[in-house]
Amino acid sequence: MAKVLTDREENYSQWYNDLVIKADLAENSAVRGCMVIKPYGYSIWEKMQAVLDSMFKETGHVNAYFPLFIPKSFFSKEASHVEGFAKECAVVTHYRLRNSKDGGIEVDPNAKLEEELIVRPTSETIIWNTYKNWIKSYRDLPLLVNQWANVVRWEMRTRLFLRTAEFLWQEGHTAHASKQEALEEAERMINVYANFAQEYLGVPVLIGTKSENERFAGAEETYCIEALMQDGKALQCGTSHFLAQNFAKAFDVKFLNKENKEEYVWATSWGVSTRLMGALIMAHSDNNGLVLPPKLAPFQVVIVPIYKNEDEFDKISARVNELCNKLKENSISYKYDNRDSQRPGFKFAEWELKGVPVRIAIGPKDYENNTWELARRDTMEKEIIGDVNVIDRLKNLLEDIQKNIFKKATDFRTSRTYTVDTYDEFKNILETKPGFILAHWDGTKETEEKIKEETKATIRLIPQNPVLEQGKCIYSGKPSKYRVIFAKSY
RNA sequence: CGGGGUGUAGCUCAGUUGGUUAGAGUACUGGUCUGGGGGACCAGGAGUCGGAAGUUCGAGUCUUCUCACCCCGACCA
Repeated sequence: MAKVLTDREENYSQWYNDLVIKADLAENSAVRGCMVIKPYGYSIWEKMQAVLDSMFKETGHVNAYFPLFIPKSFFSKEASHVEGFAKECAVVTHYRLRNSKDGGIEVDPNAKLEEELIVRPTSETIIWNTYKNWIKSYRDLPLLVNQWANVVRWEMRTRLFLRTAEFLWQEGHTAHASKQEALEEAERMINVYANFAQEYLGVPVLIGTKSENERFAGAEETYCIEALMQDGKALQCGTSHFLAQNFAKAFDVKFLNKENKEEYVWATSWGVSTRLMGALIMAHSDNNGLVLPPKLAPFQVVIVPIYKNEDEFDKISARVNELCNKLKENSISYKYDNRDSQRPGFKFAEWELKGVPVRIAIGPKDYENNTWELARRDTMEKEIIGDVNVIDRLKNLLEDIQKNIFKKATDFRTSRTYTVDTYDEFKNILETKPGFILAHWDGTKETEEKIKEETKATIRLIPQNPVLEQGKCIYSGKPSKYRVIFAKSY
């Protein structure tokens, strides 16, 4: 079989790049750092969106849309927020072009904007500026709004889906009357993300909070979910921030409480992005290509006919059409690959590359015996099944694949989660078989930075309900009450 | 922004000390045979050799400048 992918073991990041391109998910565009998401990749994103959107609505949120551009002055209102994003902002300075002397076009210097516009890297500022007008009374709260949008962060180095200059995401921005309520909201949403990751992506995640270093610019607490990729590096899959009253103060958003007293509003924001595509790809795929969870696959089943002549093709197609009707009735999504331009072997390889969970093949033999050949993508196992049982078998096969890939990823994570007590052990693991490392930390920024400098590992999260125990920081030897999770990360 | 590298057909690349009309594989188009794991053969289309300037009788090849992209760092969802 001709190899189109670099082996995972040989060069993990090359394997990832090859996979994204060859599975037809996305490609680099003519614009630096910006990708084109191709139809096959986009349809996976659409599935993610649909599920997440309904989860947001079930938890009481509504969708809205805010501007792409943010006046520069808005940005400076929350000090730490500016600091966090200033270095990666795209700025609009002019609003017109004109013909230049050399026959091309140039920016018209007379069309300079009085105030520059920032292309949003995130929307807290424009949204809180708007909320000021929306919130007057405790009766206006809570305000539970989400938007689906694109944002721009001018990253130095980009990688398809994992880090692009422009990416798609959703950002929830909520306003509350009390600290308690805002904290509950932030936690609720990180749990929504965790459920989504595990039940749909089939990716096990750890839930926790960020250390001060890694916290969102402007947040008082950042909750996150972290997943472990097959190369032992962590990928942050979603964040939910408790913003306290920082943005309310910056944008002067106050409400009158029941006692007729003015108070600042409490806030949260939370988001997941097209980076989830990267998690999905890296968590399950193998040297034959993508492995998609049935719940998010653009189609769950692909049907490949095998035939020698038009007669056979017609007979087989008739039977396939009957099957397709049954699939439709049972809400199993499918594609009948009846292209005559490619031979069966080519199609097998192609659909494996694209990660379709189940392949059904039917040739003259199956036609005679009234059977189907089923092949599952996750284990590559094949079986022959009689026509009467095919729908039931497919249903439990799809369920089984969804469960199996989650289990496989969980087992992998378990095998790559370590508890260490010395810095030597810590470094040794990072060099040999990296993963999540549970270790004691003295809680200081300085120690975290030193460890990052020396090993490139950072604190991915502080577990939500850590096991309390007396320990010593692996770096400084100072006392510590619980372990935190370290890893190298994307 | 620092270090390293690469630009030749859609893609992957070859192209000798400068020397005719710039090649291959693959993909693409047409055809014939094929068809249970990435088919074979025949024919065909496809290029401003990244761009600009220079040296030369002559530049894909040499010189200078420039642009773009890739890899490794610093920055990050």
